[in-house]
Amino acid sequence: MDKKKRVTSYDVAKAAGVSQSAVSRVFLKGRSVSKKTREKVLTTANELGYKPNAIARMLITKRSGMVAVILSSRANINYPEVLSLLNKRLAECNERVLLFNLDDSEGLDEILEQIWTFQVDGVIALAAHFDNESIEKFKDHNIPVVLYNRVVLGQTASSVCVNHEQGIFQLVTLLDKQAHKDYLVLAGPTESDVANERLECAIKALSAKGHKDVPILYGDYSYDSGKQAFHQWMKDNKAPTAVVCSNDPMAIGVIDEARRNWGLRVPEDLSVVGFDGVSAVAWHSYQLTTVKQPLELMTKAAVDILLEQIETPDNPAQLRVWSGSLIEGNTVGPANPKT
Amino acid sequence: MDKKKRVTSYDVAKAAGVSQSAVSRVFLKGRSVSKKTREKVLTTANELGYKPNAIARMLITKRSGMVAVILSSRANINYPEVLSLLNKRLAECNERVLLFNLDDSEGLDEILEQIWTFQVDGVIALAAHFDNESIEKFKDHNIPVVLYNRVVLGQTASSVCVNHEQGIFQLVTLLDKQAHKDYLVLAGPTESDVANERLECAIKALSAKGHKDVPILYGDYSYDSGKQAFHQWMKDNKAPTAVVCSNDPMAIGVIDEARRNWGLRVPEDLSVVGFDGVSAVAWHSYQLTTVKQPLELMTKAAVDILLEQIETPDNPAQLRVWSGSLIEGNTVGPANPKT
DNA sequence: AATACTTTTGCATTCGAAGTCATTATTAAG
DNA sequence: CTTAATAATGACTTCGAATGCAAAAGTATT
Repeated sequence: MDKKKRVTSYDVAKAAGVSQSAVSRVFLKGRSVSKKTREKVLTTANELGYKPNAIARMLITKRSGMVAVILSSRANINYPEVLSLLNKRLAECNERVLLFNLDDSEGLDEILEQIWTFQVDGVIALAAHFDNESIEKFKDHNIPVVLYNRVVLGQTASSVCVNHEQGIFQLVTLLDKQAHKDYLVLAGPTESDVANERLECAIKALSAKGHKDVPILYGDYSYDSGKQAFHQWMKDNKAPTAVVCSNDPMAIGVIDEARRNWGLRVPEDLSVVGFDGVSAVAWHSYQLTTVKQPLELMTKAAVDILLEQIETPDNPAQLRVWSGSLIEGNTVGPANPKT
Repeated sequence: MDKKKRVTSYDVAKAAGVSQSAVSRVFLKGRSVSKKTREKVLTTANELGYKPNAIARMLITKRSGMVAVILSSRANINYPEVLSLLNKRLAECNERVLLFNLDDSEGLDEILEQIWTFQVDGVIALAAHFDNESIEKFKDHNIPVVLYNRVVLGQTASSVCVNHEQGIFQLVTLLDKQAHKDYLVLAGPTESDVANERLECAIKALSAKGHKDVPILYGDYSYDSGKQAFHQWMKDNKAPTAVVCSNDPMAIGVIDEARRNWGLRVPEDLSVVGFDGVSAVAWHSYQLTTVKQPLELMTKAAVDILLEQIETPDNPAQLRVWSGSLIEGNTVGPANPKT
């Protein structure tokens, strides 16, 4: 009385006095079935509690109805929200999310193995730092990929991105208007492509405003690393008047460290900007000035592009870039160097 | 040259000069294959790029290797971390996470439909408020379920929980030691079973210390709702000296509101405690006193129990409860009523 | 009422691996 | 060297739904 009691299309067919094909067709849209048999099948299916077996369907149709979503948990605090939005959007299109965590425990190779065997229809990769080699593998296996917030150089895979350059430029411009001279850049982990890009953009933007040779600190995107990096700097150097951080938690770490341990007021003595616009930024004592990513648009686009690639694999890869929107919080003020 | 080029076990068999069964056995552990054929098969499989098709395997073995994880995004800020831990642990046991979001968009019924058709091996439900009826349905379909942080009355499904009663009792005891008299309880959404349980525990614990008829405010677990609830209260009433909140973000909302708009110092004028021990609590300006859930243990147990139920479905359901650990932050101080 | 045309239907096959069982190769024991 | 026991192998069937195709039923036209 265990698993074998599952009702199959044959059972329904027999009970309804029709063929298995008929049952199958009833549960598929756009197949020609007479109203009479449709009803007959539907009622007996209901009585028996029949539900089509998705596995069997996958095997014959070669569509699994599953999309692999690969994420590296630490990389970006937005990911829970992104994941939820992606899931919702995919569900609307009848695709399910099969989750993969690209962390220390499971290497990329293991994950790729799994992805091949599970015959997923497509892959959405959240800023996991794929080498181009891995992306090529997806091509070999005919599995469409959409990269989320990752810049491709070879442009073999589609991707959706926030415009880091534009966003960071806005932030730097804001700071520059306040006549800041002593900058500090707090970059993310060097293994992360996104982090590196943000760093470059910051340097470029500052440079464009005439601020060359701005010192660079490195963190790992976490709150603690922001605190620590700023602490290290302050031990041996004089305070900057503005810190450009590669994400929000680090920025908040800097603010806390500055306020608590170095007697710096934000924004009076020190201006700090972040990036991403995570929801915690709204928490009151911070009111961080940052750039918010349009997550809804980006996730929707990621799904749309992926489905398009699934339907018509020959379509060329595409890149869609969104501008982030500046959120003027309360962490930027006029330059006020402490001598 | 599209999908049909997938290499099957037959292709490998032919190329290696053995039978399909042989190939199959090579990729299964514990089957008797001679070393010679194993190597032969393995090398040709490698050459051809053969990967076993998980879908076909699922169909015949009736094990999908997938576990459905159902979560409601808003309910608890811990969930991203829980999800990541569950995924990691399940991956170690060769199970994949198929994700379901129980939100406004997709109703429970749709999700259940999906779960039946996908033939998942089991389900982990994160505090989604299931009625007992739904749990019965899982029983009917022979799909083991483990509930995460949800109390079952009928006890037909296994569950892992943090001990709300004990945790909240610790917090209340801490406050009571500081001679607080004017309490406020900030409860979570009334639809949430967990929220209701936490509320009850708070009432009970306060009552045990001799504080009856403590006023109750309601929020929706979000930061904003905490702010707002406290704001509403303060408009018409005198300030309490202690607020017991049902989760951390609301507690932080209360703190911000109290500090910013009502000139209350925390912890000097107002003591606030939360619940959950989310990582953001470490952020410096807060240092919230709270109770932390042992997520690693709980997620590990959830997976272990689920797998056990999958292997031996006749085992009885079990309940495992963990004590949370008190985190003494800096938001609890001696009672200091403002007259 | 006979013809042509469209819609329904069922049969048989397919997807790709795994399990059953009988057969053969290999090793161990006598 | 024979017999008994074990290990390895392949032919065939199975899982459950989808689909091409041909036959059957239904509809429209004259």
